[in-house]
Amino acid sequence: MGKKVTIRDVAAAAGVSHQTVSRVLNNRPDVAEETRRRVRQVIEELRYQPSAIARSLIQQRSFTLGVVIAGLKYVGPSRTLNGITEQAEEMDYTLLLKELPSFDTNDVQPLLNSLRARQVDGIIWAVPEIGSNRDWLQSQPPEFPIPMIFLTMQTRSDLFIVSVDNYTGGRIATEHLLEQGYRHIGHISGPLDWWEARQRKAGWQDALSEVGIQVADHHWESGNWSSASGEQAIRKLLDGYPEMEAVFVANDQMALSVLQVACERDLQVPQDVAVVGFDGIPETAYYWPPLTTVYQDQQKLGCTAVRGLVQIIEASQQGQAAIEPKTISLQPELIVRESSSIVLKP
Amino acid sequence: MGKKVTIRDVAAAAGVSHQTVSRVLNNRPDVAEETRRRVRQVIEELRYQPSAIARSLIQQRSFTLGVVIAGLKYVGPSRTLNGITEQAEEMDYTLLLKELPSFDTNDVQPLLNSLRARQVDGIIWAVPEIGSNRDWLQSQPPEFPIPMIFLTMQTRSDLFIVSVDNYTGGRIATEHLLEQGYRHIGHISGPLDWWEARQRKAGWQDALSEVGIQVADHHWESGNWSSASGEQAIRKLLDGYPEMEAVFVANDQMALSVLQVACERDLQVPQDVAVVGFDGIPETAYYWPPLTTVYQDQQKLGCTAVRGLVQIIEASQQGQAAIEPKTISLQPELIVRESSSIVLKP
DNA sequence: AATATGATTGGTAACGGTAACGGGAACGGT
DNA sequence: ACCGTTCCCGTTACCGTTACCAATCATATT
Repeated sequence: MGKKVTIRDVAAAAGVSHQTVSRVLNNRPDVAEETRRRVRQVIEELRYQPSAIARSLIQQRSFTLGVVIAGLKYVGPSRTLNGITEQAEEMDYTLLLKELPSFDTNDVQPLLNSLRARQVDGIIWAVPEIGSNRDWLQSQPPEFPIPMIFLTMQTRSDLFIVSVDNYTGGRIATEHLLEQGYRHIGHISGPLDWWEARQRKAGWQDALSEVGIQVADHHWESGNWSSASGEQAIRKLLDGYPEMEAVFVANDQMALSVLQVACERDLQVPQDVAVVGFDGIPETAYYWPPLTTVYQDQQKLGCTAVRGLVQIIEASQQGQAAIEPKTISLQPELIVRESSSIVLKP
Repeated sequence: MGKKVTIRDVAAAAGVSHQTVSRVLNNRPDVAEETRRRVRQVIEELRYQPSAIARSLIQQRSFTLGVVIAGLKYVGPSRTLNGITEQAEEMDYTLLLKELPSFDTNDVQPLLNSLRARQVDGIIWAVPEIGSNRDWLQSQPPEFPIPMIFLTMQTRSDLFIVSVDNYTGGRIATEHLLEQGYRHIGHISGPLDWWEARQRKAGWQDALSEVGIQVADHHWESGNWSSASGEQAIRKLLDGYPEMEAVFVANDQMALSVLQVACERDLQVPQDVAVVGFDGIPETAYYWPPLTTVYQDQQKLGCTAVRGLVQIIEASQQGQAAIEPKTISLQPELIVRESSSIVLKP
């Protein structure tokens, strides 16, 4: 049988002690060149692969990051995960993946225990803040033993956080519509227990009130991010706010329904109603008409989180002064297409 | 400092040997009820968490599965991953995630080594078969030490495989169009170095030739799955095959462009040209007109892979006779909407 | 009373690596 | 001749758990 070959097998085959093999593995200087060569060759021949597990045990360090995420089946989270995997690979960390059964799970203790048991060096909490799904933080001991970094949540001075600036995203979308000359600008928000949805809505509201336009309750509706909910919302909005000339929709899926309902009611986009979405998924360029949208770089979000976390880990390993918690904010970007611009439209 | 608490700390605090604590942890029968109770209480008090790493080392078993995937930023792979995480969670396995830099990476040895080093109990190869990206299999020793299961590839008698039946998917799409009375049915394929793309195309071709329709080269174009490539393809197809009454498109993103170009050229869907997509992403219900599409359950794909793999692992652990490799095939499902059905269309 | 039986428990080795330390050989300087 | 350095390498301990075996004790059996 193909039994597992250990460091001692290599040592025996090379006629040295296992310690010398270990030194070769770790590129320590104090090995004779000749010996090093011989050991390397035996390693090749036996196809020896050192056990990361044994190494983790003795070093108290696993070079593994825990990733906690939710809603993988949606584009947003999976793009973030994509950014995380790329950056982790580059920094030679392995990822341990956990997906929560739903976005608002608050019972995370078993999951945290499991990550602790596996000795992860740090944790990326890639679940957006929704309702009370951050409450579990309060029941943690003040000195939580594992470095953590959080994605997409309200700034707090005691945590490391990486977020996209959704408030500014909502502002630039709305300001763009104002610049196009629209004054009656409605909004379809995401579910308002989502922090992101509240931020985007606040951006819309502030941009309007800043130019003296007062927002009323019938100027907006909330959806649940799905195309189906977007359809409901735009119908209500068109009926309840007939003067509406433009609408800022909190994500692209819902914006798609807006385009469809407009088409169904024979409303021209953007002549009768202009539309701006949010997220910037690639397909928006092929909606009809092509959709103006606020692009957020979710890969970069993940990538930034890994870099930040590794920095914290390395600092604490080298016994440096602990890094102070801070929030990193990524700026979204407006992509102007025909759905909001009469100029572009033939 | 909050030093780590080990099994010996618990033993000392409970006044027993560490061995007894171990027995309690593993629910062994031979511990007095009174002792068991006391140990459990101390575990609670000290918030003791056994080290999965030490456990893996001694047991030669990590309860961890390696997942190798590519293209996480696309919907397909991430839905599969979603299925994998759910099922793994349910079966109490942890996941170690690796993403390949591209779909056709063939240099996978470092990655395999890394998984071997971390002692994963099994590997799910969730990268679809493309070009020669399975060639690395040949350079593996005939008795690869870790159980593996592959997703989305050509059946082979020596491997465990789970796939969606893309060939049948292509057939049912085409047969549906034939039933609607169309005879001139074009096809926009995916890139033909993808196994899935070839299968879908073969299904289209066979369904047609079976009813005596000969397929010519100008009846199809290939894209690269993106909306952009779909636009190119449909333009060429409309120009080169003007009698075309219907088109089977190999994925929904490309089908979206078909709808858009049709709209641009004032072609009614489905009256002038009927469209059927593939994948069944939720947004297709909100395309205009709503898109008929072949739904494939990619979550189930992942879920099935985990179940299969765990079965193989458990069998080999218990020294049972090794399970024979086989291919599991999942059937796709046609969702009929207005883009292909005059009956549904008002 | 002596012995077998079963229920509990503890001691020691082992898993596969790295850390800490020490020792021998070769070399140079005094 | 003696000592200190440097280079190279081996011995031993240790990381935190489970496996294996032996020991203890109470109870049942002959």
